[in-house]
Amino acid sequence: MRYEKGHKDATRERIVDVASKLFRQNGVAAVGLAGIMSDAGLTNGAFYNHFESKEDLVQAVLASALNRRETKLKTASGLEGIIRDYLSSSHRDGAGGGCPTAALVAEIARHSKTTRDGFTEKVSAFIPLIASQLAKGSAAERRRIAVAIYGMMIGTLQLARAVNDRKLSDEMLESGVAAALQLAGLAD
Amino acid sequence: MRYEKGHKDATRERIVDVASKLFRQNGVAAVGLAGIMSDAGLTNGAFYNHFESKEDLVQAVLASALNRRETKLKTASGLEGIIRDYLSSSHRDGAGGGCPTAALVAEIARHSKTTRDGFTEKVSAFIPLIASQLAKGSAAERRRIAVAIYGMMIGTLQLARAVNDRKLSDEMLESGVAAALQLAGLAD
DNA sequence: TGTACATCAGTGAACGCGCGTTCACTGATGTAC
DNA sequence: TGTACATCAGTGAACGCGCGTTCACTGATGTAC
Repeated sequence: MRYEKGHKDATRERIVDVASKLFRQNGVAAVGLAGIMSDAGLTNGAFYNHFESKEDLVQAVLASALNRRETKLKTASGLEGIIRDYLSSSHRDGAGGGCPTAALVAEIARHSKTTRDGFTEKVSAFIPLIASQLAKGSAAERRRIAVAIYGMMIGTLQLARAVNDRKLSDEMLESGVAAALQLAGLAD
Repeated sequence: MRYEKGHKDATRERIVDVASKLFRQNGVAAVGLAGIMSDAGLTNGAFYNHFESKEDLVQAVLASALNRRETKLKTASGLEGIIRDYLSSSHRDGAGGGCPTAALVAEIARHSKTTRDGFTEKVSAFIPLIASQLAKGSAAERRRIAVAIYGMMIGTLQLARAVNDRKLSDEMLESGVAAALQLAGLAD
Protein backbone atom coordinates (compact mmCIF):
# COMPACT_ATOMS: atom_id res chain seq x y z
CA MET A 1 0.00 0.00 0.00
CA ARG A 2 0.95 3.55 -0.57
CA TYR A 3 0.62 4.49 3.10
CA GLU A 4 1.79 2.61 6.16
CA LYS A 5 -0.65 0.55 8.17
CA GLY A 6 -2.90 2.68 10.37
CA HIS A 7 -2.45 5.74 8.18
CA LYS A 8 -6.11 5.98 7.24
CA ASP A 9 -7.25 5.56 10.84
CA ALA A 10 -4.83 8.27 11.92
CA THR A 11 -6.12 10.61 9.20
CA ARG A 12 -9.71 9.98 10.20
CA GLU A 13 -8.86 10.67 13.81
CA ARG A 14 -7.14 13.91 12.78
CA ILE A 15 -10.23 15.04 10.89
CA VAL A 16 -12.41 14.20 13.90
CA ASP A 17 -10.11 16.11 16.26
CA VAL A 18 -9.99 19.18 14.03
CA ALA A 19 -13.76 19.14 13.52
CA SER A 20 -14.34 18.58 17.22
CA LYS A 21 -12.44 21.73 18.08
CA LEU A 22 -14.04 23.84 15.34
CA PHE A 23 -17.57 22.62 16.10
CA ARG A 24 -17.20 23.42 19.79
CA GLN A 25 -15.76 26.84 19.02
CA ASN A 26 -18.17 27.94 16.29
CA GLY A 27 -21.07 25.52 16.23
CA VAL A 28 -21.74 22.77 13.70
CA ALA A 29 -23.79 24.90 11.31
CA ALA A 30 -21.14 27.61 11.06
CA VAL A 31 -18.24 25.29 10.22
CA GLY A 32 -17.74 24.05 6.65
CA LEU A 33 -16.15 20.82 5.51
CA ALA A 34 -13.56 22.62 3.37
CA GLY A 35 -12.26 24.47 6.42
CA ILE A 36 -12.07 21.28 8.45
CA MET A 37 -10.19 19.41 5.75
CA SER A 38 -7.85 22.29 5.16
CA ASP A 39 -7.04 22.49 8.88
CA ALA A 40 -6.40 18.76 8.80
CA GLY A 41 -3.89 19.30 5.96
CA LEU A 42 -6.05 17.71 3.27
CA THR A 43 -8.21 18.83 0.36
CA ASN A 44 -11.97 18.63 0.56
CA GLY A 45 -12.34 15.70 -1.84
CA ALA A 46 -10.73 13.33 0.65
CA PHE A 47 -13.51 13.84 3.17
CA TYR A 48 -15.77 11.20 1.65
CA ASN A 49 -13.09 8.54 1.91
CA HIS A 50 -13.68 8.78 5.66
CA PHE A 51 -17.29 9.83 6.23
CA GLU A 52 -20.59 9.36 4.49
CA SER A 53 -21.77 12.91 5.15
CA LYS A 54 -21.34 15.90 7.43
CA GLU A 55 -23.96 14.40 9.75
CA ASP A 56 -21.84 11.24 9.95
CA LEU A 57 -18.88 13.38 11.01
CA VAL A 58 -21.01 15.12 13.63
CA GLN A 59 -21.83 11.73 15.12
CA ALA A 60 -18.19 10.66 15.13
CA VAL A 61 -17.17 13.96 16.74
CA LEU A 62 -19.80 13.70 19.46
CA ALA A 63 -18.94 10.08 20.21
CA SER A 64 -15.25 10.91 20.45
CA ALA A 65 -15.64 14.06 22.54
CA LEU A 66 -18.24 12.57 24.88
CA ASN A 67 -16.13 9.45 25.39
CA ARG A 68 -13.19 11.61 26.40
CA ARG A 69 -15.42 13.47 28.84
CA GLU A 70 -16.59 10.15 30.27
CA THR A 71 -13.01 9.01 30.80
CA LYS A 72 -12.20 12.32 32.46
CA LEU A 73 -15.20 11.91 34.77
CA LYS A 74 -14.22 8.34 35.63
CA THR A 75 -10.66 9.19 36.50
CA ALA A 76 -11.41 12.45 38.35
CA SER A 77 -10.37 12.56 41.96
CA GLY A 78 -13.52 14.10 43.41
CA LEU A 79 -16.71 15.97 42.66
CA GLU A 80 -15.49 19.29 44.01
CA GLY A 81 -12.57 19.22 41.59
CA ILE A 82 -14.87 18.32 38.71
CA ILE A 83 -17.17 21.24 39.50
CA ARG A 84 -14.36 23.77 39.94
CA ASP A 85 -12.70 22.58 36.77
CA TYR A 86 -15.91 22.74 34.78
CA LEU A 87 -16.91 26.20 35.97
CA SER A 88 -13.42 27.67 35.58
CA SER A 89 -12.38 30.66 33.52
CA SER A 90 -10.08 28.46 31.45
CA HIS A 91 -12.97 26.19 30.50
CA ARG A 92 -15.09 29.23 29.70
CA ASP A 93 -12.34 30.68 27.52
CA GLY A 94 -11.38 27.40 25.87
CA ALA A 95 -14.59 26.13 24.32
CA GLY A 96 -12.65 24.37 21.54
CA GLY A 97 -11.15 21.88 23.97
CA GLY A 98 -14.03 21.89 26.43
CA CYS A 99 -17.31 20.16 27.10
CA PRO A 100 -19.13 19.24 23.87
CA THR A 101 -22.48 19.30 25.62
CA ALA A 102 -22.19 22.91 26.75
CA ALA A 103 -21.07 23.98 23.27
CA LEU A 104 -23.48 21.95 21.16
CA VAL A 105 -26.52 20.86 23.19
CA ALA A 106 -28.94 23.28 21.50
CA GLU A 107 -27.78 22.18 18.05
CA ILE A 108 -27.95 18.51 19.01
CA ALA A 109 -31.63 18.97 19.85
CA ARG A 110 -32.17 19.87 16.19
CA HIS A 111 -30.08 17.11 14.63
CA SER A 112 -31.03 13.66 13.34
CA LYS A 113 -32.46 10.92 15.50
CA THR A 114 -29.25 8.88 15.26
CA THR A 115 -27.19 11.83 16.47
CA ARG A 116 -29.56 12.44 19.36
CA ASP A 117 -29.57 8.72 20.21
CA GLY A 118 -25.80 8.73 20.61
CA PHE A 119 -25.94 11.84 22.74
CA THR A 120 -28.72 10.45 24.93
CA GLU A 121 -26.74 7.28 25.56
CA LYS A 122 -23.69 9.20 26.73
CA VAL A 123 -25.66 11.58 28.92
CA SER A 124 -27.36 8.58 30.49
CA ALA A 125 -23.93 7.24 31.35
CA PHE A 126 -22.76 10.55 32.86
CA ILE A 127 -25.56 10.83 35.38
CA PRO A 128 -24.69 7.72 37.45
CA LEU A 129 -21.03 8.71 37.30
CA ILE A 130 -21.80 12.06 38.91
CA ALA A 131 -24.31 10.48 41.29
CA SER A 132 -21.72 7.98 42.49
CA GLN A 133 -19.52 10.88 43.61
CA LEU A 134 -22.20 12.15 45.97
CA ALA A 135 -21.79 11.23 49.62
CA LYS A 136 -25.27 11.71 50.99
CA GLY A 137 -28.82 10.71 50.21
CA SER A 138 -30.70 7.76 48.77
CA ALA A 139 -29.89 6.48 45.31
CA ALA A 140 -32.88 8.39 43.92
CA GLU A 141 -31.86 11.59 45.68
CA ARG A 142 -28.27 11.31 44.49
CA ARG A 143 -29.46 10.78 40.94
CA ARG A 144 -31.74 13.79 41.16
CA ILE A 145 -28.94 16.00 42.47
CA ALA A 146 -26.57 14.68 39.80
CA VAL A 147 -28.95 15.69 37.01
CA ALA A 148 -29.41 19.15 38.54
CA ILE A 149 -25.67 19.71 38.96
CA TYR A 150 -25.05 18.63 35.38
CA GLY A 151 -27.76 20.96 34.08
CA MET A 152 -26.49 23.84 36.16
CA MET A 153 -22.89 23.41 35.05
CA ILE A 154 -23.92 23.40 31.39
CA GLY A 155 -26.26 26.37 31.65
CA THR A 156 -23.96 28.46 33.80
CA LEU A 157 -20.95 27.86 31.55
CA GLN A 158 -22.96 28.93 28.53
CA LEU A 159 -24.20 32.06 30.25
CA ALA A 160 -20.67 32.91 31.33
CA ARG A 161 -19.53 32.53 27.72
CA ALA A 162 -22.33 34.58 26.20
CA VAL A 163 -22.17 37.52 28.55
CA ASN A 164 -19.97 40.38 27.43
CA ASP A 165 -18.86 41.53 30.86
CA ARG A 166 -15.91 39.84 32.45
CA LYS A 167 -16.92 40.64 36.00
CA LEU A 168 -20.45 39.35 35.56
CA SER A 169 -19.11 36.27 33.80
CA ASP A 170 -16.69 35.52 36.65
CA GLU A 171 -19.50 36.03 39.14
CA MET A 172 -21.64 33.50 37.29
CA LEU A 173 -18.93 30.88 37.46
CA GLU A 174 -18.43 31.48 41.17
CA SER A 175 -22.14 31.39 41.88
CA GLY A 176 -22.43 28.15 39.94
CA VAL A 177 -19.60 26.56 41.88
CA ALA A 178 -21.10 27.61 45.20
CA ALA A 179 -24.56 26.35 44.35
CA ALA A 180 -23.26 23.07 42.92
CA LEU A 181 -21.23 22.44 46.06
CA GLN A 182 -24.27 23.28 48.15
CA LEU A 183 -26.41 20.80 46.22
CA ALA A 184 -23.67 18.19 46.50
CA GLY A 185 -23.56 18.67 50.25
CA LEU A 186 -19.97 19.92 49.99
CA ALA A 187 -20.63 23.53 51.00
CA ASP A 188 -18.43 25.12 53.66
CA MET B 1 -49.04 57.48 1.65
CA ARG B 2 -49.89 54.17 0.15
CA TYR B 3 -50.26 52.44 3.50
CA GLU B 4 -52.04 53.63 6.61
CA LYS B 5 -50.07 55.11 9.47
CA GLY B 6 -48.30 52.49 11.52
CA HIS B 7 -48.25 50.01 8.66
CA LYS B 8 -44.47 49.88 8.43
CA ASP B 9 -44.06 49.45 12.17
CA ALA B 10 -46.59 46.63 12.12
CA THR B 11 -44.76 44.93 9.26
CA ARG B 12 -41.45 45.24 11.05
CA GLU B 13 -42.97 43.76 14.17
CA ARG B 14 -44.39 40.88 12.15
CA ILE B 15 -40.96 40.12 10.68
CA VAL B 16 -39.42 40.20 14.17
CA ASP B 17 -42.09 37.87 15.56
CA VAL B 18 -41.73 35.38 12.72
CA ALA B 19 -37.92 35.46 12.99
CA SER B 20 -38.10 35.16 16.75
CA LYS B 21 -40.06 31.95 16.51
CA LEU B 22 -37.92 30.46 13.73
CA PHE B 23 -34.63 31.40 15.40
CA ARG B 24 -35.68 29.80 18.68
CA GLN B 25 -36.88 26.68 16.92
CA ASN B 26 -33.98 26.15 14.54
CA GLY B 27 -31.16 28.46 15.56
CA VAL B 28 -30.07 31.68 13.89
CA ALA B 29 -27.55 30.10 11.53
CA ALA B 30 -30.05 27.57 10.18
CA VAL B 31 -32.77 30.09 9.33
CA GLY B 32 -32.59 32.08 6.08
CA LEU B 33 -34.00 35.53 5.41
CA ALA B 34 -36.08 34.32 2.47
CA GLY B 35 -37.90 31.87 4.72
CA ILE B 36 -38.57 34.52 7.34
CA MET B 37 -39.91 37.02 4.80
CA SER B 38 -42.04 34.38 3.13
CA ASP B 39 -43.54 33.38 6.50
CA ALA B 40 -44.25 37.06 7.12
CA GLY B 41 -46.13 37.23 3.83
CA LEU B 42 -43.52 39.31 2.01
CA THR B 43 -40.83 38.82 -0.60
CA ASN B 44 -37.18 38.88 0.36
CA GLY B 45 -36.39 42.25 -1.19
CA ALA B 46 -38.51 44.06 1.39
CA PHE B 47 -36.26 42.92 4.21
CA TYR B 48 -33.81 45.79 3.79
CA ASN B 49 -36.55 48.38 4.12
CA HIS B 50 -36.70 47.30 7.76
CA PHE B 51 -33.25 46.06 8.77
CA GLU B 52 -29.68 46.82 7.85
CA SER B 53 -28.58 43.20 7.92
CA LYS B 54 -29.39 39.79 9.35
CA GLU B 55 -27.30 40.67 12.40
CA ASP B 56 -29.47 43.75 12.88
CA LEU B 57 -32.54 41.51 12.85
CA VAL B 58 -30.92 39.17 15.37
CA GLN B 59 -30.48 42.13 17.71
CA ALA B 60 -34.07 43.25 17.26
CA VAL B 61 -35.31 39.71 17.87
CA LEU B 62 -33.26 39.31 21.03
CA ALA B 63 -34.33 42.69 22.39
CA SER B 64 -37.98 41.91 21.73
CA ALA B 65 -37.94 38.36 23.10
CA LEU B 66 -35.87 39.25 26.15
CA ASN B 67 -38.11 42.22 26.93
CA ARG B 68 -41.13 39.95 26.84
CA ARG B 69 -39.38 37.56 29.19
CA GLU B 70 -38.59 40.43 31.52
CA THR B 71 -42.23 41.52 31.59
CA LYS B 72 -43.25 37.94 32.28
CA LEU B 73 -40.78 37.76 35.15
CA LYS B 74 -41.97 41.08 36.59
CA THR B 75 -45.63 40.13 36.55
CA ALA B 76 -45.16 36.54 37.74
CA SER B 77 -46.89 35.66 40.98
CA GLY B 78 -44.04 33.77 42.61
CA LEU B 79 -40.71 32.03 42.12
CA GLU B 80 -42.11 28.53 42.43
CA GLY B 81 -44.50 29.21 39.58
CA ILE B 82 -41.70 30.66 37.46
CA ILE B 83 -39.56 27.58 38.00
CA ARG B 84 -42.34 25.08 37.34
CA ASP B 85 -43.38 26.98 34.24
CA TYR B 86 -39.84 27.20 32.92
CA LEU B 87 -39.02 23.54 33.48
CA SER B 88 -42.34 22.27 32.13
CA SER B 89 -42.90 19.81 29.30
CA SER B 90 -44.79 22.47 27.35
CA HIS B 91 -41.82 24.84 27.50
CA ARG B 92 -39.53 22.00 26.47
CA ASP B 93 -41.78 21.12 23.53
CA GLY B 94 -42.48 24.70 22.49
CA ALA B 95 -39.07 26.22 21.90
CA GLY B 96 -40.45 28.60 19.27
CA GLY B 97 -42.44 30.52 21.86
CA GLY B 98 -40.10 29.90 24.76
CA CYS B 99 -37.06 31.37 26.42
CA PRO B 100 -34.66 32.94 23.89
CA THR B 101 -31.71 32.43 26.20
CA ALA B 102 -32.13 28.66 26.41
CA ALA B 103 -32.55 28.42 22.66
CA LEU B 104 -29.82 30.80 21.54
CA VAL B 105 -27.25 31.34 24.30
CA ALA B 106 -24.51 29.31 22.61
CA GLU B 107 -25.00 31.17 19.35
CA ILE B 108 -25.10 34.54 21.11
CA ALA B 109 -21.64 33.81 22.52
CA ARG B 110 -20.38 33.72 18.92
CA HIS B 111 -22.19 36.81 17.65
CA SER B 112 -21.08 40.43 17.35
CA LYS B 113 -20.15 42.59 20.30
CA THR B 114 -23.30 44.71 19.89
CA THR B 115 -25.50 41.61 20.01
CA ARG B 116 -23.71 40.33 23.09
CA ASP B 117 -23.93 43.77 24.73
CA GLY B 118 -27.71 43.76 24.38
CA PHE B 119 -27.92 40.25 25.76
CA THR B 120 -25.66 41.07 28.69
CA GLU B 121 -27.78 44.05 29.62
CA LYS B 122 -30.95 42.00 29.73
CA VAL B 123 -29.39 39.13 31.67
CA SER B 124 -28.09 41.69 34.16
CA ALA B 125 -31.66 42.87 34.60
CA PHE B 126 -33.02 39.34 35.10
CA ILE B 127 -30.74 38.45 37.99
CA PRO B 128 -32.05 41.05 40.50
CA LEU B 129 -35.61 40.19 39.42
CA ILE B 130 -35.08 36.56 40.37
CA ALA B 131 -33.13 37.52 43.48
CA SER B 132 -35.96 39.75 44.68
CA GLN B 133 -38.25 36.73 44.68
CA LEU B 134 -36.05 34.91 47.18
CA ALA B 135 -37.16 35.01 50.79
CA LYS B 136 -34.02 34.17 52.68
CA GLY B 137 -30.39 35.25 52.84
CA SER B 138 -28.33 38.40 52.48
CA ALA B 139 -28.49 40.43 49.27
CA ALA B 140 -25.25 38.80 48.09
CA GLU B 141 -26.54 35.32 48.88
CA ARG B 142 -29.83 35.93 47.14
CA ARG B 143 -28.00 37.19 44.07
CA ARG B 144 -25.73 34.15 44.05
CA ILE B 145 -28.68 31.78 44.27
CA ALA B 146 -30.52 33.71 41.56
CA VAL B 147 -27.64 33.29 39.12
CA ALA B 148 -27.40 29.58 39.91
CA ILE B 149 -31.13 29.02 39.47
CA TYR B 150 -31.09 30.86 36.17
CA GLY B 151 -28.12 28.83 34.93
CA MET B 152 -29.72 25.59 36.03
CA MET B 153 -33.03 26.33 34.37
CA ILE B 154 -31.33 27.12 31.08
CA GLY B 155 -29.02 24.13 31.12
CA THR B 156 -31.64 21.66 32.26
CA LEU B 157 -34.18 22.81 29.68
CA GLN B 158 -31.61 22.39 26.92
CA LEU B 159 -30.65 18.92 28.12
CA ALA B 160 -34.30 17.93 28.29
CA ARG B 161 -34.73 19.13 24.70
CA ALA B 162 -31.64 17.39 23.33
CA VAL B 163 -32.19 14.01 24.90
CA ASN B 164 -34.07 11.50 22.78
CA ASP B 165 -35.79 9.67 25.59
CA ARG B 166 -39.03 11.04 26.93
CA LYS B 167 -38.71 9.43 30.34
CA LEU B 168 -35.18 10.73 30.88
CA SER B 169 -36.23 14.14 29.62
CA ASP B 170 -39.16 14.32 32.05
CA GLU B 171 -36.88 13.19 34.85
CA MET B 172 -34.47 16.01 34.05
CA LEU B 173 -37.22 18.61 34.27
CA GLU B 174 -38.42 17.20 37.60
CA SER B 175 -34.90 17.06 39.01
CA GLY B 176 -34.32 20.63 37.93
CA VAL B 177 -37.51 21.83 39.59
CA ALA B 178 -36.67 20.02 42.82
CA ALA B 179 -33.11 21.37 42.94
CA ALA B 180 -34.18 24.91 42.05
CA LEU B 181 -36.81 24.88 44.80
CA GLN B 182 -34.20 23.54 47.19
CA LEU B 183 -31.77 26.33 46.31
CA ALA B 184 -34.58 28.87 46.64
CA GLY B 185 -35.40 27.57 50.09
CA LEU B 186 -38.85 26.50 48.87
CA ALA B 187 -38.34 22.74 49.16
CA ASP B 188 -40.96 20.66 50.96
C1' DT C 1 -60.27 71.44 -9.64
C1' DG C 2 -56.92 69.18 -12.38
C1' DT C 3 -52.32 67.80 -13.33
C1' DA C 4 -47.47 66.81 -12.51
C1' DC C 5 -44.39 65.20 -9.34
C1' DA C 6 -42.48 63.16 -4.83
C1' DT C 7 -42.81 59.52 -1.59
C1' DC C 8 -41.88 54.89 -0.16
C1' DA C 9 -43.26 49.93 1.17
C1' DG C 10 -43.02 46.26 -1.48
C1' DT C 11 -41.67 43.18 -5.81
C1' DG C 12 -38.83 39.92 -7.90
C1' DA C 13 -34.76 39.04 -10.51
C1' DA C 14 -30.00 39.06 -10.08
C1' DC C 15 -25.32 39.29 -7.73
C1' DG C 16 -21.19 36.76 -5.84
C1' DC C 17 -20.20 33.37 -2.60
C1' DG C 18 -19.54 29.26 0.09
C1' DC C 19 -21.94 25.26 1.10
C1' DG C 20 -22.18 19.79 0.89
C1' DT C 21 -21.29 16.52 -2.39
C1' DT C 22 -19.47 14.07 -6.66
C1' DC C 23 -16.11 12.36 -9.68
C1' DA C 24 -12.36 11.55 -12.97
C1' DC C 25 -7.86 11.28 -12.10
C1' DT C 26 -3.01 10.55 -9.69
C1' DG C 27 0.68 7.91 -8.13
C1' DA C 28 3.03 5.05 -4.73
C1' DT C 29 2.81 0.56 -3.22
C1' DG C 30 1.55 -4.52 -3.07
C1' DT C 31 0.43 -8.75 -5.64
C1' DA C 32 0.33 -12.24 -9.47
C1' DC C 33 2.60 -14.72 -12.80
C1' DT D 1 13.65 -11.10 -11.56
C1' DG D 2 10.79 -8.36 -14.37
C1' DT D 3 6.38 -6.81 -15.84
C1' DA D 4 1.43 -5.98 -15.77
C1' DC D 5 -2.24 -5.02 -12.99
C1' DA D 6 -5.01 -3.97 -8.61
C1' DT D 7 -5.43 -1.13 -4.69
C1' DC D 8 -6.77 3.07 -2.53
C1' DA D 9 -5.84 7.61 0.08
C1' DG D 10 -5.67 11.76 -1.70
C1' DT D 11 -6.24 15.73 -5.40
C1' DG D 12 -8.73 19.42 -7.27
C1' DA D 13 -12.24 20.93 -10.35
C1' DA D 14 -16.98 20.89 -10.87
C1' DC D 15 -22.03 20.25 -9.57
C1' DG D 16 -26.49 22.40 -8.01
C1' DC D 17 -28.17 24.99 -4.33
C1' DG D 18 -29.43 28.42 -0.98
C1' DC D 19 -27.36 32.04 1.32
C1' DG D 20 -27.19 37.42 2.40
C1' DT D 21 -27.50 41.36 -0.18
C1' DT D 22 -28.48 44.72 -4.08
C1' DC D 23 -31.23 47.15 -7.25
C1' DA D 24 -34.29 48.75 -10.95
C1' DC D 25 -38.88 48.94 -10.93
C1' DT D 26 -44.11 49.28 -9.37
C1' DG D 27 -48.07 51.65 -8.02
C1' DA D 28 -51.02 53.77 -4.57
C1' DT D 29 -51.13 57.82 -2.12
C1' DG D 30 -49.98 62.70 -0.66
C1' DT D 31 -48.42 67.34 -2.02
C1' DA D 32 -47.63 71.55 -4.96
C1' DC D 33 -49.24 74.79 -8.02
